[in-house]
Parts: sequence; structure tokens; C-alpha cells
Amino acid sequence: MNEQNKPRPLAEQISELTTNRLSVYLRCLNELDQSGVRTISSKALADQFHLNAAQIRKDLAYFGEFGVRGVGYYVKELKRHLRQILGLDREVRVAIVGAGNLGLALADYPGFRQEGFDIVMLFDSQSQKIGLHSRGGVPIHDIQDFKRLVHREKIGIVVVAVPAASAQGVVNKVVAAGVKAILNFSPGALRVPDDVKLKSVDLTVSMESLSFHLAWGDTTE
Amino acid sequence: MNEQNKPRPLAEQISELTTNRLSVYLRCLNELDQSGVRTISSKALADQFHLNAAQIRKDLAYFGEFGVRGVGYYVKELKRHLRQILGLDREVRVAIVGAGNLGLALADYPGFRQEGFDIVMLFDSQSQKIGLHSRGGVPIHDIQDFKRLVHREKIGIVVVAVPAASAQGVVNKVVAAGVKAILNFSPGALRVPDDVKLKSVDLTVSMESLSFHLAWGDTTE
DNA sequence: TTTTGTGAACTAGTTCACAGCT
DNA sequence: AGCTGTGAACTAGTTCACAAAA
Repeated sequence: MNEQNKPRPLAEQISELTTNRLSVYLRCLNELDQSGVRTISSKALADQFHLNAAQIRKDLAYFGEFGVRGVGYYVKELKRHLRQILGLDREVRVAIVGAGNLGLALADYPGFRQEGFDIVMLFDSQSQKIGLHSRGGVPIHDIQDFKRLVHREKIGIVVVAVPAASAQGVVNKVVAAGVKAILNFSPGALRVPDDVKLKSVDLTVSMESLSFHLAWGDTTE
Repeated sequence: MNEQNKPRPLAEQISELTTNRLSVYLRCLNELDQSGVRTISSKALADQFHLNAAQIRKDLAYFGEFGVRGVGYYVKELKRHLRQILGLDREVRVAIVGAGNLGLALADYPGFRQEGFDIVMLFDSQSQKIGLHSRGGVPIHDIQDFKRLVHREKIGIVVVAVPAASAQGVVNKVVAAGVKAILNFSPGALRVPDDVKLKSVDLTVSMESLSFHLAWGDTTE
């Protein structure tokens, strides 16, 4: 109905589970669009990609009324809306801190570029790495120049791929530079201010969770 | 159907949120142990690592009564219990499919070895890679030999790090080889039988979720 | 005392089911 | 007719609060 007189922090009202699903829906729509499908109902989308139709409708309803009753959703139109909702309608510039194996692999990861993320630069503290590039050509800069370059290059998201011991220090530096979104691959809990979004991928936790299932039985995700 | 109270699939009754937290608790206990702390109360553990005390006690209560009233938990003892619960009291042998940038980085990721995971081998379909090793010395084998080698080497967990297009095919091969736990890094939904545990790390979803927060994040303080 | 272990209360998230629009 | 959008019902997960134990 209205989206006028809301008290602002939209991102705070939407759960992470919902934003993750929006990303999944967008991927599904990209597939459908490439297959030439023009419209899709929430039921058909749910069946095809093993989702729940009501869930899809509820998730979308947070942002507007994108469907047409009796018809469903126009694929291209919903795609456009989702890209706008997810902030993918403008270039998202990304820097990676940590030019180790993982950082370098992420720098050249094709999946990032695909949906419009631009991996602009890597940072490291080891002087022998500075000035080099990833295989894909992403330059490695000195972490000392972090704040200056992040501003100059208008970096929106920073990926942290450094050893656990240096992670909190790096995150502090990233926060101090004014970055509001961090994807962290280091193990362990990290503290950030409330206005910074930190998302962590903890490989050890993932592996140990699998180990548990291996030890005690079975389930599916 | 019978509903006996003996060794039913325990893993099925424990939520993923709980198993993930158990892994976090173990990491906290390792830190405390290294600092020479002998006992810790759920409250102190919660305060120090920003967790909830009741949550910790509830999570542990699924598996037994490990605490001492009025005292708390003996760090070494709880550590041992958690390692046993998570199946880390025996060697966990891991193979990685996909010797690209990401697969190779994961093969040498120090965090895996740390908690007792043994990255035994890599697999790839590109013939020019077969016979080579990761920097850390993990050998690359032909995916054609997957089933045979997985059995011979008693692989428990398989990590899938291949392009999206080949992911489902690879997962089918992994399932056919009898592997019951898969950590997947490819984007998109994958289907596995109920008795196989699939855990996916979707980097695109993570990045798009951050993009959303960047686009709509709070401005109030 | 202190702190556990746990039912009860609460909160978040999902699914149902249907009114109402096309 | 078909399908969306949404309150209501349900399910899962978290936190509270306290009796019981050391």
C-alpha cells in the first residue's frame, strides 16, 4: 500500500533469510529469462526450483506488488525489480584484503563479476606481493594505502580473507575507512558497529557441521 | 513406523543452527584452554564470546549433562565431549573436486587441517592438471578414478568447487560413490538424496545480500 | 552461595487458505 | 477460470526464570 511514511532503515526490517532468498529468486529468473520464458507464477517458480510459493509472494510483498493476478509475474520486469532491490542496478565495487591463496582465488572468481560486482583491487601487508597482480589482473596494493584507495576507488564491499589472528585488526581498519559491508572468510567472531553489515563464511564451522552429520546420521539441507 | 528410543538418526533431531554453534563453542574452548582456563560457566562463556548462556546450556543438553552445578564446565572435558559429538575424535578424510583457483586454495587452507581434517586429494577433469599438486602438496587425480580412490582413501567429506554448469553432474558422481557429506561452493540449487548431507556456500548470495544492505542500510543511529 | 538443566514464555519464520483482483 | 497478496495458523528457535544440585 504505502512505502512513503516509513521510518527509514528498510534493510533492518528485512531478515537475512529473505535477502538471501531474493538473490536465489533473481538467479532463477535469469535462468527463465534465458530460456525465453515471459511470465511465471509463484507456484511454477516454486515447483521448478523447489521453493514455497507463499514464501516467494511474501518475500516480494515487502517491496511492492509486482505480480498480476491471474497471470503471475513478468519475468523481465521482476528481474529488473529484484536487481534494483538488491542494489545491483548500479556498479558495486569490491576490494579484497589478503592476497593469499584464498584472496587471489576470490579475486578471479567468475561468479562475482557475473552479477555485476567489480573486483577492483587486492590489499596485502607483505611487501613482496605489493605491485603484483592476480592471474586475472587484479592489482595488489599495500594495506597502508587502504583508506585512501578505498575512497578514491569508491569501494562499497570489502572481502576479508586474512589469517584469523589478523582478522579483527583488518576489520577495524575497514570499518575506520567508512566501509559499510564486509564479507569475512576468517574463522572466529568479529565485532563491528551496528551500522556495518558483516557477513561471515566460516569454513571450519561448515566442515565440522558436516563431520557431525557424518558421525551421527543423515539429513538434507 | 516404530518410534523406539535407541540409536535413531540423532543428526536429524539436531538443528543445523545448533551444530554450527557447537563448532563455535569448541573454538571458544580451544582458546580458553590455550589461555590456561580450567573451568568456565555458561554465563562467562556467553559474555566473553557474545553468546547467550541459556542457548549454550540448551545446545549442550541435547547430548548429556556436562556441567557441574555451582561450578560450570571443565574446559578440557567439555572440549573432549564436543570433539566427540562433532565426530572430530577420529580422522576425517576430505577430497576436493575441482582443481581451479578455488579448489587449490581450499586444498591448502590452513584452517581445515587445524581441527583435524585431512585434505587427501584433489580431482579434476582437465588432463593437463592431472598428476600435478597444489602448492601444499595435495595431488590432483583424474575425476574418472573418483569412485575407486574415494573408497581406497576412505574419504568422508567431499568439497565441490567446480563451475555451476558441471556442479550437479559432479554431485551425482559423488553421491554415486557413496559419499554422505558434501560441501558445495557452486552457485545454484543441487539435489541430493535424503541420506546425503549437502551444505552450500553460495558466494553470489552472500555478496548480493551485502549489496542489499549497502543499498538500503540504516542511516539512523 | 553459584550455576546447571529445563519447562514456560516469547519471538521469528513458514505455510495455509482464502478474499479479491484480472 | 487463475493467481496474487495477506491475515491467521502453525512451526521452529530463542530467551526467561526458577527448582534442584554441588
